[in-house]
Amino acid sequence: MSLAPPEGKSSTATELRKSTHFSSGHDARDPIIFEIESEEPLNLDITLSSGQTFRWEKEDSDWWRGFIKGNRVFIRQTKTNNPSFRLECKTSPTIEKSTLIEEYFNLNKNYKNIYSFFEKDPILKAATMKYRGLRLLSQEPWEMLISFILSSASNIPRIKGNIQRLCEEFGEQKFDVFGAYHSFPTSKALASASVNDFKKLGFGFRASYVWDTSLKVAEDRGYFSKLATLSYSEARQELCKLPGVGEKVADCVLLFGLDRLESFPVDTWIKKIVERCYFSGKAIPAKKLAEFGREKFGKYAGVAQQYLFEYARGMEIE
DNA sequence: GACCAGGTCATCA
DNA sequence: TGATGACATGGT
Repeated sequence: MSLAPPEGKSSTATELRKSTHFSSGHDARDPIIFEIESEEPLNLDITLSSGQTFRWEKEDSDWWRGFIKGNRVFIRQTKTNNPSFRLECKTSPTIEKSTLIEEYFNLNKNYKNIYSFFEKDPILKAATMKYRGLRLLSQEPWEMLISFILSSASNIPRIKGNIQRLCEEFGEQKFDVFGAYHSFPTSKALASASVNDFKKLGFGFRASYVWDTSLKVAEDRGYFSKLATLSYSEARQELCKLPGVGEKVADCVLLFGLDRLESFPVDTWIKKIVERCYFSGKAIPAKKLAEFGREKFGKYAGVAQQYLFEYARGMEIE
């Protein structure tokens, strides 16, 4: 399978060859193997543990278990770039796997151009060297909205736990060849719950935000389709009308759920590293830092943010 | 048993 | 505008 590069995207013509076993008797439990020839790297481990997504878990056997567009997916990387990388994927047999994987991991986005743009900046250059292959994922905006409302003054292990309990309690139970699982709950399902239900899940002060926002989105059919037609700043303004959504959460929804790479979410990690590396340690209000990021990194601000986020966290751990 | 966490919101100067 | 504190509670 050869994918022609859409306009403005990869010029390296990402080749996506599938070696499938779709002959009669194929079982979804057998992996589909994607051999992808590309100069543009993917590092699955870094990408799936990077804090932009909260429902992937790595199993003992190197397989990641998670969800793409509501489908349970198992995926692992058995070969890193040089010159190609290989992904193995297991999911429901009815799914068009190559499209699913390609879109979710943005395999056609031109990271080569992005990396060469980052070369000019010493901090990003270092971050790129360390986390090469980290990619932004295309996720569901509704899931991003609730996930990042829950991220307020929290930490990643806790956010993951909150989301898992939310799915188990209010998500639809589904079955595939691997067994039962719960989908991410709809806005309608959450609007029918109560603030107290969410407090029982350990949401704390975020409980009312989740409920109020679910109610508003459930009442507004096509909320995200409408959002997608707006400009970045209009969409951001609209999102900020939702309870529990400020500029940071809005930027995360736009970046991770609506592919708006011009957004630059500023959290505690970004604040720390940007102040330290670009403002000599001087304290700067988050609003100004977001403007700075958008201006400095332009159409790649969101990618820059994700690399800086990882870089800042990595520095803390070392 | 502190301390802190991918913020938001209301209030005040 | 910009600074400050309350908001709840689990993870370390």
